[in-house]
Amino acid sequence: MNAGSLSDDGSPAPTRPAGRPATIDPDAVAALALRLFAERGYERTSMEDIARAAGIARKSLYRYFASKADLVWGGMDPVLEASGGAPGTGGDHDGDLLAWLRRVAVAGAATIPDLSVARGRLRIIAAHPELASRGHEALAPQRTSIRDHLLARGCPPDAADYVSAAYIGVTFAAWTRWAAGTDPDPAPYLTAALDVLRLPGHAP
Amino acid sequence: MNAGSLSDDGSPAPTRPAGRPATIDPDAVAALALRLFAERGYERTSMEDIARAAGIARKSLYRYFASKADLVWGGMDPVLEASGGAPGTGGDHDGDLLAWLRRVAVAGAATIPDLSVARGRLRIIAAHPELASRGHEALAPQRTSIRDHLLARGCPPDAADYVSAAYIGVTFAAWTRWAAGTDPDPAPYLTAALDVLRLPGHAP
DNA sequence: CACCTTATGACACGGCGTGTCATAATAAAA
DNA sequence: TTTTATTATGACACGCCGTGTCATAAGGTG
Repeated sequence: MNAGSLSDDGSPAPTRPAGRPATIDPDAVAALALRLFAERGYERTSMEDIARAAGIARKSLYRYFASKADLVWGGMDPVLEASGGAPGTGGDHDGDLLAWLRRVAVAGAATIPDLSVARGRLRIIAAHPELASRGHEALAPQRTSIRDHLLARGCPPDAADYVSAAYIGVTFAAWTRWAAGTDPDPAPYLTAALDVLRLPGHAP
Repeated sequence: MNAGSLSDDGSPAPTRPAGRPATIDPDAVAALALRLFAERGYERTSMEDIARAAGIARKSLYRYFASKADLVWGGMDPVLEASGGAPGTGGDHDGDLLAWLRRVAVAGAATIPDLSVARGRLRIIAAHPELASRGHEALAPQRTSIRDHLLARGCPPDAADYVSAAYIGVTFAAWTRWAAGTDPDPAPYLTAALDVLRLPGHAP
């Protein structure tokens, strides 16, 4: 066990916190949970089932995953942060909002370490409305990030709200559509989905 | 009690089903629940609290409302059905998809019996991410209805998927924005939100 | 009247998410 | 090495949601 849990953080002095190191690998537990979900179904797999299969207690499971949905959505967090319009992501837009949004979406997709795992997650999400709902909740920070960026560029508040809402809905649909098929690259799906937006560029 | 529960169905022979008539008015219970949610907060109000305040048993509450969220979302169903592109709603679109979607959205808004109640619902929804998530779940039938309509008009499948996703996201944002303010008419919000979409009309 | 349909509610169950508490394991300090 | 502090771990219990079963009450219909 404990097979290479963490990539050896080569940082100079990581300030070792002095304490019992963890013996549970969250990534392995999440992968196990995804497998059980795919096999037995999401709501027919209880948290205790997962804990028993992982050899840990149910309470320890909640120490690493705040909820059952987090077992599925948790792994998408890095992507969401990356595609949230982090400073320097694709630079700034020179009047072409649509091109900027395309760059943001594709840059977020490029940060996914393992696309096949992401595809498995998204397939489970698409198969269960409850999880898809939670998706829009998980995508909320990304939405506010984009909206804030638009507001900072002088976009009217209502337009910023509507554009960011459309961005979330459209990109989520693109991801779902990509996950349902077998194409390796999600970028074409994202660009095609964003082409639905006009983004009038609030001409000066 | 039992104050005019059902509008007297003036149908000729409604086939009275012979049985004990209901003594619970679902609309009154939902209104009571909304008041409690607004006063004490959504998750700080349990189903048993609502049942006790309504003078009924918790199980009877579940007989009329499938879930706690249905107490808030249930009243929106007629609107969703009306704005789901019912045949004859605004007629067909003559190449101008955006105009058709505007008509569908505004027609749905026109079916709301009491806008102030809807505003109350939407404000509670907007204040609780859990409820907003469920919203996208409740809007799913409307989305498939619009997508089917687009498909029947020869729209490519992926475009129909993306347009319907954008429609849901944008109109929900418009409704939320309207509910946050005090303007009586939601139509301008809906049209402004839909102006974000280009809807290329899939030129022949 | 008897009969039947339906509403109602009491009870129990599985599951999620949370809290508290005691215990074990390990690193750092004395 | 001994002590101490920090952390992981798990056992127990709780409130709440949603569901099922079952018995009872209340009103129409024959």
